[in-house]
Amino acid sequence: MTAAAAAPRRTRIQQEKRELILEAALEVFSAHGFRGSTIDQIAEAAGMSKPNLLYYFRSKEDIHETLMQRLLDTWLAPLRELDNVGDPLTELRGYIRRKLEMARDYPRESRLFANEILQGAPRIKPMLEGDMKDLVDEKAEVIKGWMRDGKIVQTDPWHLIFSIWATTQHYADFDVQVRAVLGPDRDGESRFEAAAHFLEQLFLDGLRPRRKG
Amino acid sequence: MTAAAAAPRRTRIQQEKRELILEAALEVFSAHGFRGSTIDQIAEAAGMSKPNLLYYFRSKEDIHETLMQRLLDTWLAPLRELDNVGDPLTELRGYIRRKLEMARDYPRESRLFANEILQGAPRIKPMLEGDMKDLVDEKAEVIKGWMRDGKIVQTDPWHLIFSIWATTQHYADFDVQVRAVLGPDRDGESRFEAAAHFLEQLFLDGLRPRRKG
DNA sequence: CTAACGTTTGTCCATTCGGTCAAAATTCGA
DNA sequence: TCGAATTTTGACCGAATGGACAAACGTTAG
Repeated sequence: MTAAAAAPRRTRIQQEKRELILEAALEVFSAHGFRGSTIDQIAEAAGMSKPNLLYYFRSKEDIHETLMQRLLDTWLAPLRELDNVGDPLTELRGYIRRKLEMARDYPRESRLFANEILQGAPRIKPMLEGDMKDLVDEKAEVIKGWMRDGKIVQTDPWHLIFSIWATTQHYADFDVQVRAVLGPDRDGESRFEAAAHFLEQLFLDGLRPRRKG
Repeated sequence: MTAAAAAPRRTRIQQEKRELILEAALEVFSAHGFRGSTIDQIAEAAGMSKPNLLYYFRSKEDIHETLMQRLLDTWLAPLRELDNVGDPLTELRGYIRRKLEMARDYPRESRLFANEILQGAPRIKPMLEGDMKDLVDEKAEVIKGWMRDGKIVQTDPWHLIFSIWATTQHYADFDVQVRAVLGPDRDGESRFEAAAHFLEQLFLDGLRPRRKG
């Protein structure tokens, strides 16, 4: 934890209203990006007037920053759970499933994050180079251990993590495209089941047919 | 090809200036998104005044639309090349490599596209549900044929295509994050070589160690 | 040379947007 | 209950932005 300013005292109303605003802001920011969103939109989504909203947050930037700070912890949680107990392939499969569930259950968070990265991560680059890099490096070491033990194939653990991020978050970030291509038939819940099954197969065994036995 | 308005006659200068503007707009839009970009920025990047730019394009929307229309063709070109001649695994490996090369050589195009999709594809949804879906469905059939022949493993061809898109475009769209995590050491050209090698391995054989022989 | 056409620019306008402020309304502790 | 603190709002401001327009400038065919 980096040094944080002492948490200011807040009344009950302040806490509730701030939560309300952050929820509304997540909705709006994730749909239109930072520059594409207006304080008025957020205020309306939160059911209050613009000046009222600005009573709880100093600025639009302030809302976004608060949102991003909370998000990063949640976002990296599945990776934090990846550890050395249990069978490596099972661990990885579990990680993939958790990430895919996050894409399904928290698509707004995924898109908010994707938006920020796409714009060059102007507001969270330090966090990426700090906490995130440290965590990924740590987990890469765990994976390297599995490779040395012959539990999984020898390959690059960093790119492995990237590929898990990419394939799972794709279903949140590129949702419109996925829907457009799959069409209205194969929609709904089954999409994620099919994705989960496919990804498991891909990551475990790839595409080349195996010899029987 | 859907019905297009008859191409207006243009002078030599008009053609050149329009190209100049589109190049500048690609730079600006891909970095800041549509709403995040201003006509002034584009005009400056193109080395002309705002009213001058608006002499060549009716509006900001007009520039963006023109850009997107051109982009989609280029973007789907690698998939169009995927066909039934040659060994299936070689074909797929070639497709992955071509897509990765596009992410490396045309990151701005990738990000422009990602931006549009992230915002819900307000301007190109019809194209996604039309041309793009048709092409993907067609190629999915090709892949299904390979599966029937036992050339590749039985799985979902649509999700396979998604996973190729996701993993390759990730290196363009999430470039900042990739750099942040890999750090300044493993940067430069080698990053893409490592990615190519990793993806080839992943898609062909997955992570589970193979029995020898 | 000059008239017609194509190109460029300075100026201006309406709207949107982030943010301020003072006053009104409400809540809450003593 | 009453006064202080908190919350809410209407009105307003300055800057940014997309775009219009007419006048000026350049080019070229006859």
